Amino acid sequence: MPEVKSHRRITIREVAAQAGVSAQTVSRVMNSHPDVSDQTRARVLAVIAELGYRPNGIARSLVTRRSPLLGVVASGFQFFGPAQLLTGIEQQARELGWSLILQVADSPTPQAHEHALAQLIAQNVAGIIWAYPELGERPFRSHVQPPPTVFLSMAPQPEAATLNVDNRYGARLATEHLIERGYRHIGIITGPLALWSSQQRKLGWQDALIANGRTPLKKQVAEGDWSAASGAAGLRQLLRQYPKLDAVFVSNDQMALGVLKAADQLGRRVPDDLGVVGFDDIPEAAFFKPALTTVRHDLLELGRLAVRELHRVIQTQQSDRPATTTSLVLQPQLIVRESA
Amino acid sequence: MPEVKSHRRITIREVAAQAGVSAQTVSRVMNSHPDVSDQTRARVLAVIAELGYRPNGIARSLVTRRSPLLGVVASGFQFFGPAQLLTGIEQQARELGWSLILQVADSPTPQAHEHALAQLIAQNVAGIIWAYPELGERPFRSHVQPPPTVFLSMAPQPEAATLNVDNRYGARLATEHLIERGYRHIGIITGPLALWSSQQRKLGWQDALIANGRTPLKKQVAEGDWSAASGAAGLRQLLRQYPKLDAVFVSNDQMALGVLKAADQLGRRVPDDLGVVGFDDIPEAAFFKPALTTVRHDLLELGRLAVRELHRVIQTQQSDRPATTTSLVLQPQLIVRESA
DNA sequence: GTGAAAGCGCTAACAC
DNA sequence: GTGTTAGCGCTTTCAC
Repeated sequence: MPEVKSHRRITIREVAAQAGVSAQTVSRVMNSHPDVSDQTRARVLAVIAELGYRPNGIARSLVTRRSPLLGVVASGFQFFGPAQLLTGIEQQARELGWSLILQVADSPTPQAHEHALAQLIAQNVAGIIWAYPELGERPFRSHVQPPPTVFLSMAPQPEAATLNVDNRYGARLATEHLIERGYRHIGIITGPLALWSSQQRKLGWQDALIANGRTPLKKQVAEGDWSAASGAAGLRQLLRQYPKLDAVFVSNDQMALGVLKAADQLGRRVPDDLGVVGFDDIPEAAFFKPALTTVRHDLLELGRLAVRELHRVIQTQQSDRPATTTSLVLQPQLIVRESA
Repeated sequence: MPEVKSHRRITIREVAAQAGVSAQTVSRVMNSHPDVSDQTRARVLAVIAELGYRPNGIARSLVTRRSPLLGVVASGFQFFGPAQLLTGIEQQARELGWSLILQVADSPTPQAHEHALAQLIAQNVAGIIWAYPELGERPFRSHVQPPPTVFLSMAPQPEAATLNVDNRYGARLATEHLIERGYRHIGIITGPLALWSSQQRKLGWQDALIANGRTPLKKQVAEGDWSAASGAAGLRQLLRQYPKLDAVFVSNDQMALGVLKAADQLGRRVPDDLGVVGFDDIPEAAFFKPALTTVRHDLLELGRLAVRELHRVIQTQQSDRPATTTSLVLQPQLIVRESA
């Protein structure tokens, strides 16, 4: 017979028995409660170490009705933005002592959102960061009160904190830069227009044109899906629709790479024949040929901010003080390189 | 630990009272137990919907000693590989009904690993996917038996499933391609050599050289950190150390982008003066100038496989059958484009 | 088919 | 300072 490892987990009572104290005292030691004599504490700690006791967080959560878990609902970690956001969220969460439970909603259906939310509620998460950037209704049914929630990269939600990068302003910066450089016929390749951020970037492009006495036309617009392939396709489409085109604002850097490639294949020199400005400032952007002029935003910091804000909301709620909702917008910055 | 009060929620007893049945009957309905009359079931379901009852997963976990949570320990989601892996893991987990609790260990210290593990154990995770690719000892102290674990992208672990892409074979493919194309002096830019996968890719490069009667020399090697910047720096270093260099195997595509850029700046034409082969086949690789020849591996599938394997281990353990450890290696594939 | 009792591992509240 | 009691919300066991 092979050796059977029946490692039942050590419970607080076993520790208590071994140390000759009550379970309550062990609990006090675990929770750094002051009312324990140094002597007792030392003995209990010794037994804990000896037995390898690990408190059962589930049992603790059940009785305290608290949980060290934050829910994150997001999608598209293959892309730079969401990955960066998640990284920032995780960093700040860890620093504040929270763990993350991750729900990816890769279809935009209400059912998928309901499902994600239900999973999080079932796990008693203390709060939620909702970073599913699809447009549309607030994703929650309100007949059950959800945990405190912060929304990220979404249209501002009523009565809830919504943190964002100022996409509209960033796009305007990019487009104005093209105008300043003397380009006359400026198109745009957007992200999926179902996304709030894509729409905002498109609006920023429009703002810049209008502010400079130009009329944005439909033929100056192509919709992409964030991929380099769609950027290349977008440029071809634009050139077909609008042969005078001499510059593009491209809504992310991956698509801009596709534009650079397509321009090359079509014999258009960048920046001489075609100005290109991207968005994101991915680490690779400086290594494109030519190096990409683009808009930098600090998504890592945005993720960190979201956690801090959620932390604040949770604590406010705990102390029964009135809730205040902060909505915040981060300013992006133009990074001038060689592509315009 | 920051923790927070949940909201008052409907309990199973309230549903039971309202439906005029016992709590157990409600429990049976929730768990699709057969021994409930259709009539009772219907009435209970109606009350559940009416009250918006959500079962408390924490309480359920406490009594069943099971949890719908899988732990994932990883790092570096800004990079293509880890992000892709996470995406695959999440997809398959969701399809099998698991949720994910995420622990990022961004420092390679034993303390960080202990901490991550402790968090997961405290939450009673059913299993763990350990995808922290640093070399070194098995990260667990064994004095407490950890949950079932599958290791990803790591050196094979004794008595545990370890899933991997065959990095060594992939690198060999890449290097042999360079040899076939007639390049004579082939260097390598590695990833961080503290990582198992980086070392394997280096070994593959050596294999190819040796199999073709050449001796890999130290001056043919530069170590990068996966970033495009380090790729560019790596090429410069290589050219300094080894001026005859006429080709490089670059251990990931981002660094290859840096190499392409640096080659351009140094006036070396790719592929004529310098052959370049990358690794990963990121979606952007086809849009580099020139389009990058590289090695494709299916990290999405690797992540999915890891979850299925973990699922299997968990079920085996539950049914008290003997544990078998499958270790698996996925074969990568050469994608020939224009850079060699 | 359904219900009553017991208890998962922990901590809040109160006793001493 | 420390112990005792009760119970978080659910499922398991075993009645009936």
